[in-house]
Amino acid sequence: MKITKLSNKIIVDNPTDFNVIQTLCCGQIFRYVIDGNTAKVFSKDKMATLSFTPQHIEIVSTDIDYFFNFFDFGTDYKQIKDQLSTDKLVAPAIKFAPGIRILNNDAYEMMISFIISANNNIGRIKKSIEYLCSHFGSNMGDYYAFPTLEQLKTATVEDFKQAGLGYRAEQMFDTVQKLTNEDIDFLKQAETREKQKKLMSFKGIGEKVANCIMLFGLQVKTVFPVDVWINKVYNHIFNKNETDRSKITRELTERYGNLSGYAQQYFYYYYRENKIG
DNA sequence: GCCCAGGGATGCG
DNA sequence: CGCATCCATGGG
Repeated sequence: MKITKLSNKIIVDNPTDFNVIQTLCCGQIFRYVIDGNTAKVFSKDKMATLSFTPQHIEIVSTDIDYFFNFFDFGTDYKQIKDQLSTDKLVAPAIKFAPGIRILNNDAYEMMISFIISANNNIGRIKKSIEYLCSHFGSNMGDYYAFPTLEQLKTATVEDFKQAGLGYRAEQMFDTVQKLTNEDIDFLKQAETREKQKKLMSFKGIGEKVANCIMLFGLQVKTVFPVDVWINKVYNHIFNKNETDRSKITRELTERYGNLSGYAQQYFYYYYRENKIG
């Protein structure tokens, strides 16, 4: 794989460690549109347009530096995959989707997005986020930006219900009203344990959602989010009937250590795409 | 009509 | 602490 960063685009040749579909469809991002061999990806108020074939990928944006980091091009995934492939359980998942990368998305956007994700499905999560963007975010011409914290603070509980948040509307309102930019700055520099503690002090954020926010928005790879699907797969693999997700989280985090986040994504996509569990 | 979705809050012992 | 119950909503 060869990555070339130009002033107005990024070119990836022989993309052995990057597949657009796999990276966008593994549940880590909700704002994207795939249309044939092109895709649009949104983060904060920014957009990138990707065109891809099996041999060649081009990423065009007005903020190349942002998306170079966003797609995690500073990380060597070959080394991560080699190391993880020694594990019997993850090896087939890596073979199935060797082009997954973990995005470096915006912390605040991940907080709002994953509060919505709780006990919800991806289709509805996307719709709710789109609603918030189009009703509270800035008009960027051909798309809407994710609403800033200041913009989202103008939303009422009724607005969040209109967005389809259901019973999460009150939680979201409470969290948005209490959240400050200082909180987000704190999250970015705090120790992992302090990040989790701080995140879970907000309504609508429990262990799993906090782990997702850390993994996708705060560059913490030592966490292993356990959702209903991972729970099913765990029971399937180990022939158990475990319902305590904290216990599963502890077990899998211990097993995969500082590569937990990567392992979880390969795991999640593979078993979900193949409907195992 | 039931079951499920990238779970969390609350109350109870 | 562990555990049970409830929580809106749309799609299968």
